[in-house]
Amino acid sequence: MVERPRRRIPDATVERLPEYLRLLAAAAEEGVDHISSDRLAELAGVNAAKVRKDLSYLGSYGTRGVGYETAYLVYQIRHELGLDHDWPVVIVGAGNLGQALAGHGGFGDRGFPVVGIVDVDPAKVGSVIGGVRVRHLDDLAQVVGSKQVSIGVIATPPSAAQDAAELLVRAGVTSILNFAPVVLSVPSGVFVRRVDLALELQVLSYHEQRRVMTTRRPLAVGENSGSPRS
Amino acid sequence: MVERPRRRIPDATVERLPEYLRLLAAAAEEGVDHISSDRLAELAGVNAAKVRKDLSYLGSYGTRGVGYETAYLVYQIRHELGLDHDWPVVIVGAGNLGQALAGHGGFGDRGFPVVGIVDVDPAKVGSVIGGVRVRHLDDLAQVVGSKQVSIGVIATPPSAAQDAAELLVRAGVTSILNFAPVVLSVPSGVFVRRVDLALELQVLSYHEQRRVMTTRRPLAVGENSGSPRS
DNA sequence: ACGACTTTGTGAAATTCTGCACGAGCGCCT
DNA sequence: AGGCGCTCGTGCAGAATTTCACAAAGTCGT
Repeated sequence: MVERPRRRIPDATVERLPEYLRLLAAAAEEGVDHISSDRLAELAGVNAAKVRKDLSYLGSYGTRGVGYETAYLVYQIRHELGLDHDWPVVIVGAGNLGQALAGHGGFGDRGFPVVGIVDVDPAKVGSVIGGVRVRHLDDLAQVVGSKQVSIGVIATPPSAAQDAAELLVRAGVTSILNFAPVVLSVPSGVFVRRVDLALELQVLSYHEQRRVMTTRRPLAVGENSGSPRS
Repeated sequence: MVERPRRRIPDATVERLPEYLRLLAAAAEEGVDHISSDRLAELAGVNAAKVRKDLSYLGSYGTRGVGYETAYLVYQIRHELGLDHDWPVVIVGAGNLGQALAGHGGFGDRGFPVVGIVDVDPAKVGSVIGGVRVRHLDDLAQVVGSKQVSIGVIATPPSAAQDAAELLVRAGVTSILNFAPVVLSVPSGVFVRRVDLALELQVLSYHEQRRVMTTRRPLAVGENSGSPRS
């Protein structure tokens, strides 16, 4: 019969939900009990119709003529994103970036407590970062197993990233956030998201470069005169 | 080498070019002088047709039956991304993240030397990170002006991000890489890219959550199934 | 109760991105 | 030279995403 395998939320929408969540939580904090798609769109810097369509994937939680109840919507989005409970995270690599991530605080605050940091460097093992003691890479499986970790963060040098990924997967991790500029090869079923700082800068560079080119030239007919993203 | 691509390169392609560039540069380094779209696609983890289409936006630099000349393609992509010369970068915020970014090395190595770090905290001003002395936020305009900086990185707490953005823009910066979980409001013409660590984790959380639901649960009863739709 | 407003939810059109399929160009071998 | 095999470049169809536009459904004032 009907039995849909559970509505699937488009990727593009999933990537926007955390932003809505943040804005809604802030609004709720300020005592705002209802918010319109228009207002939310303005805050998020997107189109209002997009907000409504995004939220419609969660179900119909708005009231026409009124808007969305902030507190309830916060609850719904948190639920949908699986933020009802914490997701312990383990960080591989206690270098510059690993330390910053662990000490950042933004992880634990948002439901992703760092329960382990591992590194191969004996000099780093034993030190405490963000309240967590750095352990040796060899202990990774034990940390992942004992703490029920399903999310791993790779903050190693590029050359060690693939190894780190394999160790994480073998230890039982099924989602990886990879900061190394490397394409990881993982078994199907394991989710990987990459954050590449150099890539971001290069995209900016492209636009700066383009700006120069288009500025020097007298704007050809039919040419896009830039990209006014409001 | 006259051929200048006049077409606008799609955003999705622009975001993949840095990855191709990295792989091609590595291949060239290893002495590989030609590479096929198939091989490059495999390395990048994407479809071969996509690689060819992406590269076709640069012009026709491949040779049928042979593939692409790595060195030349590296040159072309670098040129297209505006990487012919360095892009000095200034970092606002010398906290955990700012320090990690500055000390990371990955910036300067890839053509984005950090020429300035500023912070409001007098305790941080004067210290040296990654070879650069931290200066006071008030000196931002001077740093940006004297070093011809057009790219700024915001690594401040969320509450200070909008101010930082305005100061950067006023100082002359036209592209911003924002690490704060905040939607920046900037004049049109200024490019902003955001990197949000919490968002990345929440997307992973969503997939983990979904994995649990679809794997273990047949279809819960009390679950809100949304409004029935056609 | 009713009309004037407001705001949601969603078909449908528009736009962007992806992947396939295949013609065409190139090197190599005979 | 001609045939063969490999690989590029790209037209096109389909998928995904965004945006528009409007009926439906609610609030509010009288």
